[in-house]
Amino acid sequence: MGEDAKSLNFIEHIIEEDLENGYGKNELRFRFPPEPNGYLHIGHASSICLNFGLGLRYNAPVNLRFDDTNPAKEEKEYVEAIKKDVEWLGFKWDTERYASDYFQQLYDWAKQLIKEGKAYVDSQTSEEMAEQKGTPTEPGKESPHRNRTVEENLRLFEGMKNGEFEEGKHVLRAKIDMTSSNMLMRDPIMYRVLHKPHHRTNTDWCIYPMYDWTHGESDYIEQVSHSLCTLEFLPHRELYNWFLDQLVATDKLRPKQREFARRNLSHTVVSKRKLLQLVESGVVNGWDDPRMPTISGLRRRGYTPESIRNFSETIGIAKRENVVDVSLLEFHVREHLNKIAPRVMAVLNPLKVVITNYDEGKEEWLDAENNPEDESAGNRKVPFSREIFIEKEDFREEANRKFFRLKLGGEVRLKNGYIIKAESCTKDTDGNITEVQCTYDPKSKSGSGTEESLRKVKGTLHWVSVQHAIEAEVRVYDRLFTDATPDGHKDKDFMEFVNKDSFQKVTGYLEPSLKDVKVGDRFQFQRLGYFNVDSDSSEGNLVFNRTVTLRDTWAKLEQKTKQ
RNA sequence: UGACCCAUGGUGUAAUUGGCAACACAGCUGGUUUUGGUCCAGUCGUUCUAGGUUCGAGUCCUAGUGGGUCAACCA
Repeated sequence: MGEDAKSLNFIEHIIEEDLENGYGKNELRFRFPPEPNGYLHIGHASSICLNFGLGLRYNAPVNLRFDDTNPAKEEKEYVEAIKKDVEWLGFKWDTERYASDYFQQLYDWAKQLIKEGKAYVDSQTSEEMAEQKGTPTEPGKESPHRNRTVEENLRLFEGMKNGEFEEGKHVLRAKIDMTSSNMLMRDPIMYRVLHKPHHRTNTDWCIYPMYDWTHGESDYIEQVSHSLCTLEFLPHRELYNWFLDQLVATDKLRPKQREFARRNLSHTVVSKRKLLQLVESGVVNGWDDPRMPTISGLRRRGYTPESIRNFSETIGIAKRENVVDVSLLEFHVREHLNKIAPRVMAVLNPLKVVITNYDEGKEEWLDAENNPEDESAGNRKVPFSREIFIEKEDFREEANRKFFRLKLGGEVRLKNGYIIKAESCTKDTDGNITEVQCTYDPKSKSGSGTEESLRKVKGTLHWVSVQHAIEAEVRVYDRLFTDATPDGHKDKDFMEFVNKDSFQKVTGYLEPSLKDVKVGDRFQFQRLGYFNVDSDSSEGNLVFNRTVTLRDTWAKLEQKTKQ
């Protein structure tokens, strides 16, 4: 297919090079390593698509590995949510792993390092150690405990493991180089004492390994060939390699860490901490609020896995700072939904139209195409009657020729129905238009083939029969932030840019074919946008979310003339 | 006053590894259309700067400029 014609990203170049230099194709293996301390977001989606995409491309296994070395922050609830998200995106992992599966092996290796004089127990406070650590421009100083005997180190480390010491009393450190220009090489901590139950190992352990000691070794145990992470781990690579140097057997594959830039999305924030802040401050209603850039939020909003995968593919992967415009994400969801979403008619801001020359009590069921992009989608019937709703914005008493919609004395096509002409309108005491009286041309019925039905009128409106309409709650969402880079301002907090109009609840009037929709069903409300059925929906109480609007060149035109 | 990473249209990514700067989005102009949607066509660049190597540099070298990362018992 066109797959091979596609240009390679820098990670793929590295892999191709490794393949040329002796890696066997069956040696390739990847992993996606989330920490189960929060929900996955669109940035993770890029990493998921990268790792699992590589697996697909090279027919290599990809493990799902939970990086669960900190029991203070990690929970089972997150494990389940993460698995659901990865599956929903459409990927299958080879095996489900946990860093905690390797606690014993890691512990044994740590003892080995102690015996080889490459690790020691330090018994200072974290403040003391921080002081000795130096700064990026000054070297650090060695700990007074650095040269404890192997026996003492072993004894203390075992004591740590057996719960003989309280938290903070001792740590195990790698003995590397306190003068290194890389702060991470200044005798990094490998283990700390933590008297906390772990979501998998419960109270088996009183010591927990740190990230740097765990990650590379887990890659090694799983024989991951390419361990891909974000740019901030670049300085960790030296340490990653140092730890591997102490253990790797020559007949086994040695994992390689490579770093890529995390993807940022405009008009939102992509950081667990900030997303948590949005949740806890009540700005949004939870991690799966349809305005959240979490996978669960996007799913609830009506995004499709395909659209997110295509988005990830399009933005690619590189090493420079970036802010991807959210309009690219919106493009991909429109592109996909345009192909698959059935068209229906719904009015969100109703204005009653009475067709004065249409018989009272009469109704007709008109033919309507379900999807002009997909002939196999078939047709349905929509009821027409004397009184219909149209959108308030679709009528003006008078307007210039650029306004293609209904105006007094003007004609417009009712989608799938007749051509109508506005004759008059009535207003309330405040001057608001409350009703429009129209006449219709009985010979102009859509699809009837008559000369009148073929007449070209500039505007076509969606509508819904008043007596047949069903009501639904419609949640109209917009971007969560008013600024393209809410967290990119040094002097301002990102919370200042929250869009107060990002959510609006309205009552919609829908054509009756929508009576039996199911949670998750996606539709195009014609001329308005794409909507899906929210999980809050229940029998007789429909709730829809607006996924995204249609492209709206009219709105742009209006915007321009206002300025 | 250190080490390391990065720099290509408004945005994101490419460029057969030194050989005509390409693709997508956004914007703008038109055309088609019973969705102001879709679709189609056109349009928008001194590859951060200055030197150098070379027949030829986005790509290699040197210097500079700008941005980022690094001092958690977090990952």
